[in-house]
Amino acid sequence: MERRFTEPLRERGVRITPQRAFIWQTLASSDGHFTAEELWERVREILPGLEISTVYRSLEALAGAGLVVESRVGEGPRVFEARSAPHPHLVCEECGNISHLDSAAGGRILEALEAETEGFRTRELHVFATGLCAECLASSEG
Amino acid sequence: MERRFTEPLRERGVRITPQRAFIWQTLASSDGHFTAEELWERVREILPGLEISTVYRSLEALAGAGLVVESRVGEGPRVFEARSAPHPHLVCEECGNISHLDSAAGGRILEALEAETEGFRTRELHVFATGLCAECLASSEG
DNA sequence: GTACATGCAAATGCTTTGCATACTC
DNA sequence: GAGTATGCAAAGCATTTGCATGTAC
Repeated sequence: MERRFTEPLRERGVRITPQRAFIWQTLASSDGHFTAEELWERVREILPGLEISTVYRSLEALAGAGLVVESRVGEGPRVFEARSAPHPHLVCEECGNISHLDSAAGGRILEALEAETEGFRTRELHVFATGLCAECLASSEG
Repeated sequence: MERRFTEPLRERGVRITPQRAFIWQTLASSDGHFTAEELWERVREILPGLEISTVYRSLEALAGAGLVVESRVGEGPRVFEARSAPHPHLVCEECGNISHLDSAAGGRILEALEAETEGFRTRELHVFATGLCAECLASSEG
């Protein structure tokens, strides 16, 4: 296990276990979004006895430490990702793919929202659009 | 049943049943957000035999006709509301209250998002912030 | 009369929880 | 050694589905 995958946990007081470390490694090595089940499948290749309840509990610990954020984008189960600058998600209704805007674009939108929410103390912003991604759009119009 | 609660269903080809009409009436008479269970409780006062599965199926019909939109804001079950101009939701983590920005403010944010999502054909935009509402903020800071 | 919606009951899918054991600090 | 995380099994909650009956058109 590379140190860059354990250090963030130690820094934030998250007890380091193989389960947590590999789950964090999976999330931190990708800019993608994973369901608990997807993480379970991946990490089980390394830790065969891993339980999905442990995945949920690990994600809770990582989210509590601010390393991971969860979202409910459209239908289906929650997705988890390594925390980065807030960014809007684009969810394709056809293929289910989740992409995200770059954080500059995201930042402009989020600033606009912040400016409107006086009186409310925002802790977390969630922005997503559902629709058709470029690929599915092309093939449906093809 | 007032005509203004049945006419929108007829216009859109949604078969009118007492269950659907009263569910729609509940949603259309309020600018609030309801879970399926909340709607069930309210409408059961008028239609005592109402099943929650019927609530879900009615909401699906109303949503399919474009009269109702559903959102997953934060934790907990989905909420449903009568469709109006798209607007961001503000969800208080403390008291659970869901408020929304007025549609002018919402529109500006949503336009900003639209402008960034080229290539993606947006069908539905979802924007919500979780945090503390003014009331809970005041009482927590005493 | 035909097609569709409802009630009822059971099943599903995702997520959480209790408890004994194992591990981290 | 003390406190916490894990595996395992079971429960929980929100939501969906199958089927017979009832209702809207």
